[in-house]
Amino acid sequence: MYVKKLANLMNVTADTVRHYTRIGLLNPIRSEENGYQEYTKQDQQRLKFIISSRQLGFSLKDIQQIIGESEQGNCPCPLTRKLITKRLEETEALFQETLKLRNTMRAALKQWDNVADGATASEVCSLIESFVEPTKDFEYKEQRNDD
Amino acid sequence: MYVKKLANLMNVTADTVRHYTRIGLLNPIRSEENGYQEYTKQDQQRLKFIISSRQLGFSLKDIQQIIGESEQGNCPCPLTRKLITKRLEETEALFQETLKLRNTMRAALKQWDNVADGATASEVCSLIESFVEPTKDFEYKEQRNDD
DNA sequence: GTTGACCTATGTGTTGCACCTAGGTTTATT
DNA sequence: AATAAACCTAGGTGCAACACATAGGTCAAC
Repeated sequence: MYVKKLANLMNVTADTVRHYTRIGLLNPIRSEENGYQEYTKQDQQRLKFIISSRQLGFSLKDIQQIIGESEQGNCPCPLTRKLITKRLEETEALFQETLKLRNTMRAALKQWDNVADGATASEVCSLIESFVEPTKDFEYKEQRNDD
Repeated sequence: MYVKKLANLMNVTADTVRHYTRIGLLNPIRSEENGYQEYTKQDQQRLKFIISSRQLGFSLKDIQQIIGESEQGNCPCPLTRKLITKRLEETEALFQETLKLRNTMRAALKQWDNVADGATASEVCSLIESFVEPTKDFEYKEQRNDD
């Protein structure tokens, strides 16, 4: 099957399939007739694997490595465990950052509700320049749903 | 003062200052003697504004727009309010996404604790291929600390 | 005079695609 | 048969906010 068909089948764009093909994650056969890329069921399974991996937070490079291990005849699972641990740490950090940013933004909007435009002398924008972060830090408390 | 000095003063890298200069957010004077960029206290205040804005979640383009409004003699505050509203929505979305990803990753790690490497027939990696997302969605409950 | 710390402009790399260009192919319709 | 519509190709650019590298010029101290 051609690129669009595979893409539709797996619910991604043709560009995504082409991208994966370009970086070697997919290896279609080139039709000798018209030069089109022919994707097999193998490719479809591979794409499914990629999509699953992406959903688990792996980068395309991670996926390349994992596939590489597998293709060298090694069990990729230890690598998979190692990589996801690293990615989880990053995600955790991003989560905390994003949470903090969200709270800062909310605090700003709230503070600005009571402030008129251009209220104070400022260089550029009084709202931004006069914003002071609330001292009381919002603390994120871990939710438990695992017991 | 020169780039490094300003950077140190404001706790950013010289590259960051150069970057802002390149895209026109800072407008140092070029020394006629040696061709170096001379940053004034105006530039320092401007940089402070940029840093504050970044902390509030504005993009560099947002900041350019805000400064642009201000330089055209208009009050930039309405624009600022509009932009932060948009950015907050995005941040909210990112937050939810990141939360979901984090939980998915945690669930995977947990599930894999009880699974041996290469336990099932697989194309590439049995861990990834056999992972099934827990049906019970983790729900994020809003924390209240504003009353 | 040479070392080291600074400065310059410009270009590249990062991530995962989306989008565009300029063209060739295939299929359906007129 | 001509043509339009829908598909395909390779390759390049754009995004965000820098970090880093290159190749070179400047300046103060020893």
